[in-house]
Amino acid sequence: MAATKPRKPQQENEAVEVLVARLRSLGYRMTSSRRAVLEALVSGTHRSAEELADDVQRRAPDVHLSTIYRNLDELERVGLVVHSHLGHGPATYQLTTEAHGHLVCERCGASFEADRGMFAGLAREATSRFGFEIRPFHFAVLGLCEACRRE
Amino acid sequence: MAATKPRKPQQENEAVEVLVARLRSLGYRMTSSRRAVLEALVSGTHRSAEELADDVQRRAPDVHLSTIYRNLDELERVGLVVHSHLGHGPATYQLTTEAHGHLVCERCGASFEADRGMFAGLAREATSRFGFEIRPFHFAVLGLCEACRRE
DNA sequence: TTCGATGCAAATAGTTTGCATTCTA
DNA sequence: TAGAATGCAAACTATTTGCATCGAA
Repeated sequence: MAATKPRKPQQENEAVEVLVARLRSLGYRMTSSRRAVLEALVSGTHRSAEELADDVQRRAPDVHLSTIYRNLDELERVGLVVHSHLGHGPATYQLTTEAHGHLVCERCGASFEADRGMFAGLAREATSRFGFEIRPFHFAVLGLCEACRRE
Repeated sequence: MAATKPRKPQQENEAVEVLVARLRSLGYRMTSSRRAVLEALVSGTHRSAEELADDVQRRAPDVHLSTIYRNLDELERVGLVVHSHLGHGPATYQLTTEAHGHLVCERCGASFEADRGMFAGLAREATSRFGFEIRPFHFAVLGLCEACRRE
């Protein structure tokens, strides 16, 4: 029988340590709640505060949702985390290193990742017409996915 | 002295009557609240439910905010109205005939109108890569306006 | 031993819903 | 005069804040 996989792959542990070091260097204190939030963040993507709380509370049951929000705010303020709106529900949070655009089907909710290249034309137009620099990762671009278009 | 301008330009009255006729033909009843909502909608654009309520209540003081929301929902369901999210505040509502994309500065809130042409490249990419048809009017595209980029 | 971080409860913003009543068709 | 639409209050979702306490540095 194969050995069971470790709960936290080595890579994730390393990613957490990088974030911990970064926060320490900025003068933040490292509490067990904060560490749990970081661990939850590296273990997935596109997750709401509530989903992150579920994950965090598996590691540290007493961490309050408001603590999650406060930590996400601070992480966002120092540029380690960004949040996006993919639809009408709660915002989703991810590490800045994983930021990208989204195409979301307004009918079935299916989500597609859009890299910077897909926005090149819009970026050029926005700059030449308005001097505007787009950062197209915050709000999803809605539309209809292939399956829903056929119906 | 020149005569003062009429409160409701002829054009707006006509636009309201078109909407009224459309709703009647769909079997909806025409109440004074509903007519007031239509009048408010043709007299401006990009307005939140609360702003529309202020406008409506100038014409008909007892119309409740929930009635505004219910009417906007129905108008949206039959395709006469769309709403957009331009930032973290309330949604803004407009007649479908006035729908367009938005570029919104995430620093100062300045908003620029983006026509379908500006999204042509993204539309093409989305279709060819994912078979996805974008409808880029619902969420604004955030970024930095010319003035804020310089700071 | 200080003051940044937390837990908890309560407040907030925006929107939705239940229900008795009103008024259009 | 049936039932669509409304007014009002209350619920709801996502998020923020005040404050007393705790614990990392």
